[in-house]
Amino acid sequence: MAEDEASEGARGDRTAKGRTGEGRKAEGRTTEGRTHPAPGQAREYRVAELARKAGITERTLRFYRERGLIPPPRREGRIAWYDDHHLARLRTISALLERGHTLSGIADLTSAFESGRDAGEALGLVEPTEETPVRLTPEALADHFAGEVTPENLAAALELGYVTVSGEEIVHISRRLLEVSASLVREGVPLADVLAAGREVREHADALAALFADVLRTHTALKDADRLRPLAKAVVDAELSLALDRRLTQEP
DNA sequence: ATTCTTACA
DNA sequence: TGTAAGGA
Repeated sequence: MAEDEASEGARGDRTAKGRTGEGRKAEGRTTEGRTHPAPGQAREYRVAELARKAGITERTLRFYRERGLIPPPRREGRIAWYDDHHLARLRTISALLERGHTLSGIADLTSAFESGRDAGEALGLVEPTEETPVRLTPEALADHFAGEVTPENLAAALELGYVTVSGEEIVHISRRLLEVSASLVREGVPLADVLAAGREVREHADALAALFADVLRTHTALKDADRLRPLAKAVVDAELSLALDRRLTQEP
């Protein structure tokens, strides 16, 4: 929130040279030839500037870097250059700290982010499905689950493939699953239990899918698979309803 | 002289 | 996590 972008060039800084001929990305140029500082401009910051923008001290920034909580900066001789990616990461860290997370926990989360990103890209999570992915910021995800987005839970969600990391945003693989999970948490179910249940459901669903695929493969043409797909979902939906009736009415 | 690292408190 | 000291 409280960002002081304007104060950057306003004050007479102690470094008279400023940027030492750094080949920066192209500025937002209008047709009139004027350049204006676009918000969220992709530029680089030295340590002191990044720390100011992130609202932390230089020492803390260095500390985070030693713990591997932020990626190493671009080194130009002795000077460390950070970019907006680092800034976004620092803001996420601050937000998580305010939510009571520990530094080591955030370090786990960070490594989970990176491993999850690699795993997601390696596995090529492109599946033909009706489920629509939803993009959201880490903060938005935390809001969905009432502060239950612990590093452990996030790692589990990454493991399950529920969420992947895309740049600085998180992608949940299914809007329906996201909303249902959030609802369960709001109803008082711990997110860890939701994820554990999700893992079991995943296994049973895989078994059901294998069963239907087998039946369809042996008795119908392969080109009919897509057309018959809703039948399989209807069967499971109906059977689950009946099973829930039995469970929730017979047992007190 | 400035920026960053190391080490100590 | 602050700070003093030293290397580049």
